Amino acid sequence: MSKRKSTENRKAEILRTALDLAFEVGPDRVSTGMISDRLGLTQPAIYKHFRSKKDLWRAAAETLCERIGKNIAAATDEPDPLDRLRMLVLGHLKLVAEIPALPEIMVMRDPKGTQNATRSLIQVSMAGFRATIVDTIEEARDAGCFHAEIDARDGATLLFGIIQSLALRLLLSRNPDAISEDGARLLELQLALFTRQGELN
Amino acid sequence: MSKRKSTENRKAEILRTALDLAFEVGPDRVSTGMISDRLGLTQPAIYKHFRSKKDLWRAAAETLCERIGKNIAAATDEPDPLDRLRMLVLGHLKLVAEIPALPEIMVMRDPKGTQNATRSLIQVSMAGFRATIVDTIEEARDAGCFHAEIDARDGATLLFGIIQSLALRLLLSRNPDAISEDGARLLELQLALFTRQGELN
DNA sequence: AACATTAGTTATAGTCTGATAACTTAATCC
DNA sequence: GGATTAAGTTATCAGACTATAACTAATGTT
Repeated sequence: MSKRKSTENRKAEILRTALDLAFEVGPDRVSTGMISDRLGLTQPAIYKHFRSKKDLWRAAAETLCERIGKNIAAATDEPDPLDRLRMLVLGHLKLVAEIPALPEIMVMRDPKGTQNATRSLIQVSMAGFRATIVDTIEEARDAGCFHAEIDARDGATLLFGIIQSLALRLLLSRNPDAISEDGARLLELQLALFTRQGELN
Repeated sequence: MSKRKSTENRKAEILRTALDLAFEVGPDRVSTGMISDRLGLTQPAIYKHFRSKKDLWRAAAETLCERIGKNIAAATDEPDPLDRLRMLVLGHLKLVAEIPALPEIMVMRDPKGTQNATRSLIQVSMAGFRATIVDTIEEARDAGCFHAEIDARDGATLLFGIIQSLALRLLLSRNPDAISEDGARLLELQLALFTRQGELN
């Protein structure tokens, strides 16, 4: 049955399965046994690839951080601050649609009191994401695209709210498909509201 | 040491402790042993008041739903739709500040696949909360307070985003105090943006 | 083809958790 | 004031989970 696979493949397979299960049953309910079952392996087999469960989540967090970072990097080239905001927010929503467990992993708690590993790794990435949005809003405001009265950090919180709102709905609806479409519409609405004179279209 | 207490008191004490712990360690990490330890009791003592852990969470959900419902009811008397929105959103934020575990319990998963009990109870309440906001936005729009182009459901999603954003920040900062203050400022910003001609202040 | 490496297995230890049974003792009720 | 009720105790079980040890077999290297 289950053929042997090389380390690299298996590791990626295990991580992908862990992320899938994290969305299905919740990140802290994912057990090594559940992962192995889905892959047609026995539970201790997981420990041939990861020294501990904590290690597994740390590896998963690293790939997530990489994706978050790539999304930020992809937007830096865009000269128009408004389009840059679009790329940042929609890019992140696309990432959430692909890995819907991300929001939950972000607020996941570690077994032991000091939750250093998984959680804070992603939180650092997300803090960077947020900082980029703040900077971009400031730039847009200075360029005269936005109301001068809008505080950049409050504006960022509102844009973040779109993401959060859709992430919550995803948790309830279990359907990652609609998220990008609705996200685009909500983002355009909010950006239009940010714009001077409230000219909608 | 630990005196005997009457049923009603103990039950309330247990529920309060469960909610406190839910914020501290996460809702699904709360064990009956943790609750009993904090109350100076033994673990099986919990089962003199609740037949099962599921039962305990159902009772907790009921009190939460009651609070959510009371917040909605308190706003119904307010004639001005804008002030009603303020009461709804700020009232809910106040509730979150008092019971900071609420957002997490909302998306909590039940041990057994069919997560009917706790989760859906609160979700029904929150759906009602959202519906009230949608209706109020429609009323405000029809009264000419808001841009005519604003879709009521999208507007509700943006207002919900404020709540979600602050709830997320609460999970990271662990500080329920700032939530109401920042919430009020963000809400006023969003409401001003909704207003015709973008007249801020 | 011989050997080393390593993915995978079975077996098992150890912990934590939810839950029950049997017993004890404090509060309440007539 | 004696009987009943119920809050709380100790003891214990069964299940799930992480993790390790010892063994087996497939892969890869020379």
